[in-house]
Amino acid sequence: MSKDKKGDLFDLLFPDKDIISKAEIDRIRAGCEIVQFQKKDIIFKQNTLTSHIMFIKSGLVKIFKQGKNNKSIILKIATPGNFLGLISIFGESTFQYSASAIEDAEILFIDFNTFQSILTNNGKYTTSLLKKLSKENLYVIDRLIAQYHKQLPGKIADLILYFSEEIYHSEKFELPLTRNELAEFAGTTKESLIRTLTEFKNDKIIELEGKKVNIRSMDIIKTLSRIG
Amino acid sequence: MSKDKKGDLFDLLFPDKDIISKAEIDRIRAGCEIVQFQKKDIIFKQNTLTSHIMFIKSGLVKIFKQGKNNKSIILKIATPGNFLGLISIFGESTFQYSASAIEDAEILFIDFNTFQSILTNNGKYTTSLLKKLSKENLYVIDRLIAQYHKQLPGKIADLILYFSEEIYHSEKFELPLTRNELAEFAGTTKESLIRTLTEFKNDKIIELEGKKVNIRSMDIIKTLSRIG
DNA sequence: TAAACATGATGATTTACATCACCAAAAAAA
DNA sequence: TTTTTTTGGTGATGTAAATCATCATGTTTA
Repeated sequence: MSKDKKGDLFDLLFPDKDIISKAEIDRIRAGCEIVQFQKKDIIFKQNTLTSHIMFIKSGLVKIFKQGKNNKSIILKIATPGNFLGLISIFGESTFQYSASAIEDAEILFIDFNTFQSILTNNGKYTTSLLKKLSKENLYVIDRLIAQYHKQLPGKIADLILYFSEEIYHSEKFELPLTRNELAEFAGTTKESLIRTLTEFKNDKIIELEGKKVNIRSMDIIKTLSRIG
Repeated sequence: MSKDKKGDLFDLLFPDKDIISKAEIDRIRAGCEIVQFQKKDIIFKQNTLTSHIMFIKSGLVKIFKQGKNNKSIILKIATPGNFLGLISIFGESTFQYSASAIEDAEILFIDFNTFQSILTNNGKYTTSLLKKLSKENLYVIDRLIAQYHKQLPGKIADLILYFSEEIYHSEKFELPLTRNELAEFAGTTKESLIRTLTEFKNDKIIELEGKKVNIRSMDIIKTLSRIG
């Protein structure tokens, strides 16, 4: 890891230099470590004790809740520049969700006590974190509510919009998940997901070839998302 | 409002005196106001600008999201000793949900700038708030996930457990909501809710007379909640 | 390289629950 | 009071999507 890269990483971690001091950043820097994860590796597992503060340097991470009959539901895809598992770390003593790398990923592990001591001493930074966390949670709650009473076309339209707008910022992208995972994310079953995607394809709303998606009519997708 | 009562209220607002100073409490006290709401009064409305920090002194408050076809979903029942709308206040500029009193309620309105300045100056208190908010959000997210793939008996068992354990701390209580509201809370329709409650009654799992509930077999309720 | 397993895809069948229609009782408004 | 509106309740019907079954293709792993 070169020095330059470490600089970049800390710019990502603390984008607003006005609310955190050089000394504080150095304390974090001294007690942290970058860990490499490969595609499909588990980063943390539901019900295990929380320990470090984690921050995504690179790679996509899926956050999911595992149910009994080995069915999971995916809550979100976390992207570089975001913390992992913060809500569990602050809210409980164990992780409430699991996290796994959906592509090779680098995660920064920060010593919890160091981080905590900065929080208690720096109200400005803590307030900014409070705001960031609130925004993230609002988003998760809204997605769950939306899924709850939308039917299939609306759910799948939301799914496509999520990847297009939140992850890849493009109308053309490659899905990073299997059909089964996509179903777990959209709140349906593999079969229903496949059928709906196929309908979208037949109706020329999207081009679809394996995992490659190209949105042909963003209007229709947005309408489907809106009317549910 | 007697002085004694105001003392009680601030004990409720700041239960841990070690993390907040007398001076800070006095600043809050100077810039706050208690507002009375009657049953069914709206306390704040979805999509309106956030302004004050609100804290429940007495009364139950329902937090709900209003959909298009004048259907709502109830996210939670907020109880005395808790803040209202914090996630919206920190996460967005407008309220993401609506709140209304389901019984006569007293709400403490705290000046936002005063509160914010205490947060930025007192990292300990902000950290404690971060933890409280995380716990609350985890609970809301968990309820939504649970509802999502439980079927009716599990949903209604959860509903009964919620009132019994979270609100009234008793196996015998009076429902504070109409059947329609209960359905909005459980994630179903009025008809399905009524049918399921009637089944529970016929199966002697609960006694039910109007809004009066008495849980006869907590075991079965918990089993139904668990198996979904 | 074959065997074992995971993934993608379609068709047929089942079902849980929403929706619709209606009425009685209670509460609110006139 | 009477009228109107809201709430609680039940039966009949429709349907969206889960489930089940099966197979082709792709990917690990032995």
